[in-house]
Amino acid sequence: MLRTHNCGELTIKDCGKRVTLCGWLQRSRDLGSMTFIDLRDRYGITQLVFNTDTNKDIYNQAKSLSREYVLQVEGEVKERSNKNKNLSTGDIEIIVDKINVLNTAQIPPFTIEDNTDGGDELRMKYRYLDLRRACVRKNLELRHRLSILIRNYLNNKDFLEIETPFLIRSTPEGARDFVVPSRMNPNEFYALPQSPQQYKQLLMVAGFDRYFQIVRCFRDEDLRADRQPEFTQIDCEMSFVEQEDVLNTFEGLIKYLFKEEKHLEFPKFNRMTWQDAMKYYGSDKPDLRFDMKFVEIDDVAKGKGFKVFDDAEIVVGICVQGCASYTRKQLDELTEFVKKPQVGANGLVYIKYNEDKTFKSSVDKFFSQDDLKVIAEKFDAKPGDLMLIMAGKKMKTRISLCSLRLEMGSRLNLRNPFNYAITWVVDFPLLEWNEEDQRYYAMHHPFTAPKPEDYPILFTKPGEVRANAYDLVINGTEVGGGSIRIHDKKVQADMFKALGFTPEKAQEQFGFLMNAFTYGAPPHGGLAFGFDRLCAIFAGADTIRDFIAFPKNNSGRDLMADAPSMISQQQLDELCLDLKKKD
RNA sequence: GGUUCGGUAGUUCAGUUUGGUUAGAAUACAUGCCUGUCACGCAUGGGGUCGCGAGUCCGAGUCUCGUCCGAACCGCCA
Repeated sequence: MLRTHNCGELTIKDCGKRVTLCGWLQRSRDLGSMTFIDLRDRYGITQLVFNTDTNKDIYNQAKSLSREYVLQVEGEVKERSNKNKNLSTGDIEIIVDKINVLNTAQIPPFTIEDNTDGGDELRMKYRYLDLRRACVRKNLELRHRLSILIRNYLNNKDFLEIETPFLIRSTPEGARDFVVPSRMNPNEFYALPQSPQQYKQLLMVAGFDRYFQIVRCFRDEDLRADRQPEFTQIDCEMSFVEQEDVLNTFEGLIKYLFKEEKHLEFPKFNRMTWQDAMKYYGSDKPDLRFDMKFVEIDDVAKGKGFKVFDDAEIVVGICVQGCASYTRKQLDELTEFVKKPQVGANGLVYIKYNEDKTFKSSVDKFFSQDDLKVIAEKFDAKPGDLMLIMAGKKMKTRISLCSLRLEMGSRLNLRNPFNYAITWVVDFPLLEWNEEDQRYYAMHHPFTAPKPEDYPILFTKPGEVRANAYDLVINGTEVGGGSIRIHDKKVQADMFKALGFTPEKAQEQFGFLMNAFTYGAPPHGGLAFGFDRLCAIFAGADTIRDFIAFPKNNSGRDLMADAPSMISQQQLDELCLDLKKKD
């Protein structure tokens, strides 16, 4: 070992010891006849001191060192005369008598500090330097701790961690696959798994009963702050269970993580049907940190001669407490906000319930004070509140109002990332109509079981069939989701039929799974959590990038390695590939 | 595919609205001074293809068009 101790462990108790430390030069402070150097490693920072009075040679040597040099130093631990309460090692310092420069370093392009002066792009390009910063390192340490806790919890519940292949068969449905050409099988391709879905179901057929895996998944879709092309799932599956068993098992896991990591305890998680989530929050992942539930006011808003309301499929709004004092300018801002193409509303109607109990609205021409009072009662509004109302097509209006609700939540600081509001969303629809392709798609995936009571209407009212599918939502983020699976070959065949597959096509694409179901598949179900998102939520962060050691940027590029890249003609030839010019 | 914002010193930004002298600040860096700092302090100094390319103009960091790059979002993500 090149060191006797690390840079975070020495305390007052170690005074007088002779120690050897290794680390990076964080910063030096030269006071003329003495110099202080902060030596940094993963564990902390220890102050080194060099004094002309005691050792002029070593002082001169210390002066020649610069930031991020890798040093090995020997010296004696001594109590400081001026202590630093902000540092775990702040009571001591090392009187150094020997410096060994293990490596020199260029001046890094940004400062290696929590409040770095580096922007995102630069940090990604020099990610290995970014990772030296304590705040980024702490994120990865959190991720590590959570992964250990997860394995611990699931192991104690008899789950087995079993690896599944990364080179698999491409299947239609779902996200776009990343594909890998096969050299030994010219003109054929593997796909990287979007999730180990079919393999975990096959493990249930194989009798493994309880499976989990903390596993990388790949989806070739456009990215966001919380979406990477490769991301990590906590993938789980159980046999001989019903939905209730799955929910309880994994509610337990999440509670365990919050308790162990953050010392937070939660009562039984809230449950909400998908129908209610859409009706009251306009989203299948409602942010329940604040209220502002949707109120539908068709019955009192229509028939007053206001065409926008009269012609609308739905008139719905939210009541924002204490905002009746909003100025014209603020209301115009909100109108601008909802008219942005991302939100897509045509406009916004407001009703102020003034403190003097009068009303002021943008539709005073059509609504009397009494009319407005009736509406206000519907909202359960109090003097001082502001009602914001939208109208139009049902789903579109709800989704736009959801954006506005979240915006108001943010403006009023109601979205504290460390205030955790957790809910299950259950009873998702089984199928979703796609206008573009004029067919139904599985909302979750094609192996999701319909609710038995809805199975009879699979072909008559496919859009109304509910699934035994569920999502876990924390603070408006979908953290995980799953379902009870189909284990019956006939139900699975019907499902493919409902999705518009011919029996031949279904056999070709999913034959191995359907065949497996003929050999005694147990009833089973499971779910998967987005591990990166879970880590971000525990740290109160919006982006998952800082919880991944080497993430990709917005366009799926690794700015450090500059991937993806061209490959050689020789590689292309081996793979039987010709490149086509992009239009 | 679309919307929005951004690209100026090693870095983070101001300057662009209203085109006009030598493009500034902070920080980083270098040098000097300083014996208790810990965001040390003080002084001095070097550091610029204003992303790139066209155009308008007597004159463009500033206006126009195109293009590249980054970020957030919509579509997309079973």
